[in-house]
Amino acid sequence: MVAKVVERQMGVALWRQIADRIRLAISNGDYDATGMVPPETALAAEFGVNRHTVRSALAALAEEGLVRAVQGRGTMIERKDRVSYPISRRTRFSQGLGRQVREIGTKLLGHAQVPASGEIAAALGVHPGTPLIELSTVSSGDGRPLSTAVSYYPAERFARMAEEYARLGSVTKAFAAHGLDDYVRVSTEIVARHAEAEELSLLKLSPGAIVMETRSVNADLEGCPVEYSRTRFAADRMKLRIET
Amino acid sequence: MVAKVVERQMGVALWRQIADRIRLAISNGDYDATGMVPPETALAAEFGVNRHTVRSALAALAEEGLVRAVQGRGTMIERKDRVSYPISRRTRFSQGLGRQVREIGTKLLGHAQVPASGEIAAALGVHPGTPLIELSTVSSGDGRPLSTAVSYYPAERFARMAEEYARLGSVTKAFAAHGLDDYVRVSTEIVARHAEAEELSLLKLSPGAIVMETRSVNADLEGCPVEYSRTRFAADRMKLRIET
DNA sequence: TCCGAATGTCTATTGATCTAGACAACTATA
DNA sequence: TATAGTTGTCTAGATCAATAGACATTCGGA
Repeated sequence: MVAKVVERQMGVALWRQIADRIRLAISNGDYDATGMVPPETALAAEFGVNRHTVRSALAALAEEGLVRAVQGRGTMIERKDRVSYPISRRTRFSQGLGRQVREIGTKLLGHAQVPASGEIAAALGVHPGTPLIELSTVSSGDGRPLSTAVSYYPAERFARMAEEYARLGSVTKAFAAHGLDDYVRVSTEIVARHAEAEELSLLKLSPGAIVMETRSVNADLEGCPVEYSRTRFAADRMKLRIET
Repeated sequence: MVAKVVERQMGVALWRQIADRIRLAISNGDYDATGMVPPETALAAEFGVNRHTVRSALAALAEEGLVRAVQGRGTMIERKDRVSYPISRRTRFSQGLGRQVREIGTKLLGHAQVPASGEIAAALGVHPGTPLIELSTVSSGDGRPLSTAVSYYPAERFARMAEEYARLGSVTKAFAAHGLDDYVRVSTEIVARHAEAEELSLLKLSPGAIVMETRSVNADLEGCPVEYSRTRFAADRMKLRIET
């Protein structure tokens, strides 16, 4: 491999430059295959510096809590920088994550037909008791769980929602399969709290972890609500960006 | 003055941090009153470092060509970083410069009523010979000339253009005074060349300096052209940013 | 012409950064 | 249990960064 460029005598210490580069590589998911940073000797060769210089960089990252070195095994990635999730009028899960993750995984945990409860009925503009399709999903980026959601769709209009979502792996595509080509985000509310037991399990979090919960309504272009979602994001892996 | 914060032992040399701070201060126009950087001893006290450390920072800035030190006199500012001028469908001179300069100055050099020449007539969609108001202006940021323009407006529709511009100091406001509340940029062409004698004088440039010349057409919301402008920007003080 | 103010240059010292090498300690695997 | 691979620790030296002080040089104005 060609040695990567690091500036010398420019007033920025080599270990600082290398730490920044490794942090970026972790954030990019370059090391996701193993979940570990390459060995110190490999990094030293890659950057064209002494192994001790790489060790200074890794020590800085360990201080940040980003990696943890284990003697004899290697240096493991403890956490990646938060993935930014944009929320705008045209919020789309897959598109929003874009280049931040290489691979987006969606998993349908289960589905059911339920009558609309008061809160959900009001949000969707239907009478309480109206039949809704309920989907439970987990989404992950590069194999790491990012969010879990429970979503509701009017059963009459979107009868095959569960099957289409399971087949296509995307709400946008499942909507399209029902003849709905476009939709917009109408409202989003955000709260943050400690994760419950179910969320700890689904998102593979440690006890005491934080989730951000959004309750959102999407509507078709005529303004008719088509989806009510309660999404919980792993707060240590995601940040929400509101775009106005 | 309270000593400004510089980080120690964070992998970034003090002289580099101080050079960046001084560059920013120059760009902000903090030293425009004198056109000079404060004395080395003053800067050393301000940042709480040794004079030699400040000298390293100033040497880096001199290497960039941003400042020039003269023994016995002080360190003079050679140039400021370029002001970014955004060009989009809603290009507005004052708004575009925004926070980059503290004070925007506009000066009406002269005005006349002239018949439309071939090129300008075509751009404005009028017959050659149609009477136009011609305005010659110079705009400056924080007292430094940034651009000079010659603009043409249909005389029939914008009869009081010269007076309103002189009074209001803004094309947008002068349009509003004629009942035109909104307009959009239709086309922009950009060339770069050496400054002519007149431009050297107006923009206070040194012989051999470069100007960027834009020829632009603005139109009202019905698409009817309302302005043709030939603007020349001092290339060492401005950069154009095209926003699509 | 003299003097204050500013930059230019030099020496010396201290601490941070980087390199180099050697070896210990630990892990996983054959 | 070996062995390869990896991180941890130590010593030593070279270079860069920062401080400290002294003095020279140049400019502009009183």
